[in-house]
Amino acid sequence: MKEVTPFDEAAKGATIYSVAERAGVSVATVSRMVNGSGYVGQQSRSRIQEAMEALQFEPNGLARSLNTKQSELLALLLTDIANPFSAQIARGVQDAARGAGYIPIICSTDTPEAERDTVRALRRKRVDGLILTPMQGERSDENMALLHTLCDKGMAMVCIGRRPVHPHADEVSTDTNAGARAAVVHLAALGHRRIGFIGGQISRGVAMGRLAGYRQGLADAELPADVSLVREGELDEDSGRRETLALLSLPLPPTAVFCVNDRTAFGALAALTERGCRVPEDVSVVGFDDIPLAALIRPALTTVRQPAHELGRLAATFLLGRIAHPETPHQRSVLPCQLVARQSSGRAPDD
Amino acid sequence: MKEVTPFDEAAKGATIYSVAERAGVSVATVSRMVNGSGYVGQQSRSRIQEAMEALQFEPNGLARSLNTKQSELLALLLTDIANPFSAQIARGVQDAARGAGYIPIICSTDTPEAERDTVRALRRKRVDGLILTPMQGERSDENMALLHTLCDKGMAMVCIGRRPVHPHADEVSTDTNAGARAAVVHLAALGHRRIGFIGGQISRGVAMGRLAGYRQGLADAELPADVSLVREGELDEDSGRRETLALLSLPLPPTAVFCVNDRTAFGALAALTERGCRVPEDVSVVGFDDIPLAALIRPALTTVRQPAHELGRLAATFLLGRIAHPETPHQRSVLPCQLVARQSSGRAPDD
DNA sequence: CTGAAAGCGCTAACAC
DNA sequence: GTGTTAGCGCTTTCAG
Repeated sequence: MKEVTPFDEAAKGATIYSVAERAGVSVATVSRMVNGSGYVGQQSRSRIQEAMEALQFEPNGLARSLNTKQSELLALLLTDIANPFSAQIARGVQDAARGAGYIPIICSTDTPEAERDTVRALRRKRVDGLILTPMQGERSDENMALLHTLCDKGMAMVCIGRRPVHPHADEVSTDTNAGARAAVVHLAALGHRRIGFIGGQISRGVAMGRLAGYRQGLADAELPADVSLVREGELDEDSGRRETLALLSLPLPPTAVFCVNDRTAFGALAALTERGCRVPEDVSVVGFDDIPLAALIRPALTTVRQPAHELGRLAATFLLGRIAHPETPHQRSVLPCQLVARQSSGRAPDD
Repeated sequence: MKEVTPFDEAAKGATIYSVAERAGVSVATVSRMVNGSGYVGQQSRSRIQEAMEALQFEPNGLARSLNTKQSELLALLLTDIANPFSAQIARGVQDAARGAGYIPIICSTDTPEAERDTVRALRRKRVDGLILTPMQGERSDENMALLHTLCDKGMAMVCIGRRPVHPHADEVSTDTNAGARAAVVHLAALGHRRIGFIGGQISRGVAMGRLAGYRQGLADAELPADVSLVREGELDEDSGRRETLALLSLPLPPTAVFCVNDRTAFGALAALTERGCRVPEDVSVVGFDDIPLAALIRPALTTVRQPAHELGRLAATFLLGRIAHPETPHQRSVLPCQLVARQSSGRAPDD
């Protein structure tokens, strides 16, 4: 009733047994051939080859992983796939992973609960490693502990642009501090003296480094740091628009705004247009990230480029390295950012 | 030398055996408890609970899947994660999948070779189902055959916005035809008589339905179909910019352009600004998709909204249904699109 | 170079 | 309710 009929075999996928039988060799030999481990004689070789093709054999990775304790799966935890910056990172990770025969699972985990569940699920799937991305916003302590424990248990991990959760976890980031500083110096060089900052939640995550850079830039240019010019917000377009409007209604509004990321800068541009301000004649805007659209919007956005693709690629490389050699000492790399001056920044209006 | 020391056990993860031993029951009982299958007495129940927590037991999904022949993995094949529209679909898929305990693997496969390799790898991982997305551009016949074969072998599959590869594969799409038609009718109602179309590769994929809708819209409005107003291109900003410039240099340029997607429309907007054309006073622009940025760019983009999130959600729902009941007859659903009139479309200039 | 046999960690009958 | 016994499909000693 439940025998494996030839039909079923063809339909549901051949096993290593069926291949071995057809080729007239033992499963061990087939296994050796598939994995390229050990020697296989020429005769067996070609007969197995033939059998595999005839049966359209595709080895069962589940069974394989059960033995080898390597799933050849690695996970990338994103807070938001919809963010083009994250998407670039994902591509980088994927490119590096694919080269090594690994396949990345991309998860976007907006809430701490989703993150917790996802991490659990990934652990059950025995993924070989985890890449954690920035902009994680508010992570619950519980999750930090969970990740820490995982690391303790030997799970390979690398953090992109955020403090590592564990001494064993690797780290890759960009020098956003220097990038932000360069942006402010650029604006100052154009004659701006009142430069606003629109950030994400400043106390944590991404915004912090950029705010620090902003302050340093101000100091470099010997400009006073006016706290009323610093606005806290989210990381999206809406927030950029809102905070810009707030800045604009100041008694002495800034002539330039530096935004925590490009999406925020787009919002700023929208707000400025609404209020009838010309960019860059009346107000200059500088973003951060250099997402693809930044170059295409009019006016084209001056921004600080982060090598997102490279960030992802490097993270995956670190991770694969650590998977192969778990005892690798802590790895860390910080990539430079680069100011890309386009149309949205110009000379300060002389008032 | 290689014994499992208590340390290792704690470190590398407990097995169902260690839990059973600690709780003083058989593995079968633990298994029953973990899976909620069969009855487990109150006493055993609490002792197992205790043991699981003490050992931080996380069942090995690999072993589980090997038995059940269900990996609880499903894959989403995207051509480009960087496309916000795809990202939305991904979120929809993820939301639906997560609810059912499935975890989606998102792969962006730009080239046919990458697609082939990815599909192979996914098959080895024994994913339970595949979701194929639109904009697949030129897929090699070889890959079509591969997918077809997979379907034959019983792999669950659903296609989003593209012709299914197999009678067994489900289908979910949006009524882009009607959407495009509505866009053109909208423009005609504003008095436009020369309406351009900027498409992707028209002979295949996405562009086709929209072009057809465009033509129908023209017919509805009793406007002539001028072939010189139809431009073929890619699906990105650059292409939109290029083709718009081409349209603008026509002896009798259009007063409105309908773009195959929002990214193209952004390019069109950029081109128009470069040439000193005001939008919508001189030229109106309508996009397609309604990606988040469309509302925020200035002028805000008039566009046709596709329910991307819902598309993904529904696709995942279909897929999960088919996984649960492989013999389900072919499912198919087409979701409506909706015209969202914003600032980029306005009355035709009276010349 | 090749085969036999013992698992990997879990589930699924089938007894008790 | 609970234990026993086979496997799932592959890898991996260990003998030839």
